[in-house]
Amino acid sequence: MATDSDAPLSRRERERRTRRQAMLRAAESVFAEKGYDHATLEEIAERAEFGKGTLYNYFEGGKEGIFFAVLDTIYDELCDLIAESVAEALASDRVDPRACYHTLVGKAIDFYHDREDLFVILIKEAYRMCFSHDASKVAYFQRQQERMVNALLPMLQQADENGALRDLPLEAMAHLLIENIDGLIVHRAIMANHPNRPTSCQHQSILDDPEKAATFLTTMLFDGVAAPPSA
Amino acid sequence: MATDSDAPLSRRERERRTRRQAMLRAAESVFAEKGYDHATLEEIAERAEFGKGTLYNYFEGGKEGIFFAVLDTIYDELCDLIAESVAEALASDRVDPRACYHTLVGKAIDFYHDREDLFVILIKEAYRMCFSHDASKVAYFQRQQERMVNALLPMLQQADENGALRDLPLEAMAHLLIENIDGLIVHRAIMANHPNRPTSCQHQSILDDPEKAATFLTTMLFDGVAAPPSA
DNA sequence: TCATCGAATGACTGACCAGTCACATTTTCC
DNA sequence: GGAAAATGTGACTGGTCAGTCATTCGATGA
Repeated sequence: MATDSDAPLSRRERERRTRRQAMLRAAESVFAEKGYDHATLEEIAERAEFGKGTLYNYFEGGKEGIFFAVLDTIYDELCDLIAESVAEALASDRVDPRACYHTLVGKAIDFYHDREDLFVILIKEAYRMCFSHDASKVAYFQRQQERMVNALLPMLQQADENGALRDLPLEAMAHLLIENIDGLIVHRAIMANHPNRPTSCQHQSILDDPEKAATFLTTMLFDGVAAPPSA
Repeated sequence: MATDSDAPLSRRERERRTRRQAMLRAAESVFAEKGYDHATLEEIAERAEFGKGTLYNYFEGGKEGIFFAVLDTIYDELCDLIAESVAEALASDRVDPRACYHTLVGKAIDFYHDREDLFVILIKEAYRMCFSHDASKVAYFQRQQERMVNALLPMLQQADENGALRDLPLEAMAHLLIENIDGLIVHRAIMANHPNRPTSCQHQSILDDPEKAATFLTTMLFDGVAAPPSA
């Protein structure tokens, strides 16, 4: 989505984009599997069924250029995901932040299942990048993070106006909410890959079932770990 | 702490340990700065003021062996941190989980200031490792994560018996609480390194001041994002 | 049919580095 | 003092890979 622009394109140009897409998909899978450092252009080229030199005709900036092109697509998709949930929520008369977040968590889990590669790249490389000594990389990461926060913010603002939220800075809340989605997915992924560890059944099932996982996280973050006063 | 065993050691052995410590400290700084892949044994050796070959006389398993030795010290320290806070909390008549967590967050922030290198290594490499295709690496990460959870668990169990906690699996709670400490510290670190971004003053100050940051996170996680019913 | 030109290619270069091992240096102990 | 053991060392080897560019390929149009 959003790859082809509106103007009618020449066959030449259409083919060029198709080939670029193929290279991006190949890069995604190699970066996810090997991580940035161990991914080789040779292998990306091979999976895309092109010669290594050809990659340089499609991406500026060599290996790093390809990597950031991949990151761009990831963040675009994540922002779309958030924006979608927020738009739905804002469409109703009275924003229900719990429901909105619950939906978002569900969508994020689905996204992970559909495009595991993309998520793995994010986890493997994003945190590393934000401690890089290269300021431009850090800035890139901050900018993307901010995009996600800004996508979620309108919903929180609306909910806040309705008095539905605790009086704490909304930006920090947004960060916390987004961060915990990542955390949940990482946790689920680890459990799924290695289900052999002894752990309580209750804990297991809560994280296995996407629906329950979303409910769990939503409850934890909106209502807190502490017992409700009535109990 | 806990490096020297109880038995009286020969001068030989004491000197050997001192040298090993020096190598570990050098490795810490290089791994933190460059990340695992770009760290070179040459540089570690240089900072420790030894020849590269000497490292092999002190660590089995070459580069990877040194790396895991560093990771071990990190997790040891983190577990000690948690265990300390938990022991304090359990010593009182009635466990106050909020206070305990607040203390723990404060300690974690202090730890980050004292030994930034160690934390950066953890952030840069741990998540990456838990998606490695090498099962033994994943298992290592899980084991260490579990150690931390188990260190926190007794406090939660006690609080739960006192009816202070919501009826949700304690293990999952423990994970969430620990994970969010990491998240907070990463967030603070990014803000500190790049304070130039436009952001609300309220948000900024909450994360700048360790005390406020700890209070913020504790409130969020224990009492939830949602407004209290009375408001 | 052939000339032209943009695109694809992969062998090659230069740089990097983990791990080894033959040799150098220091310590121990008689 | 000196032999023997322990320890330190860094040049070297073998392997990897990003990026380059001279060459090849194939599409287009005359």
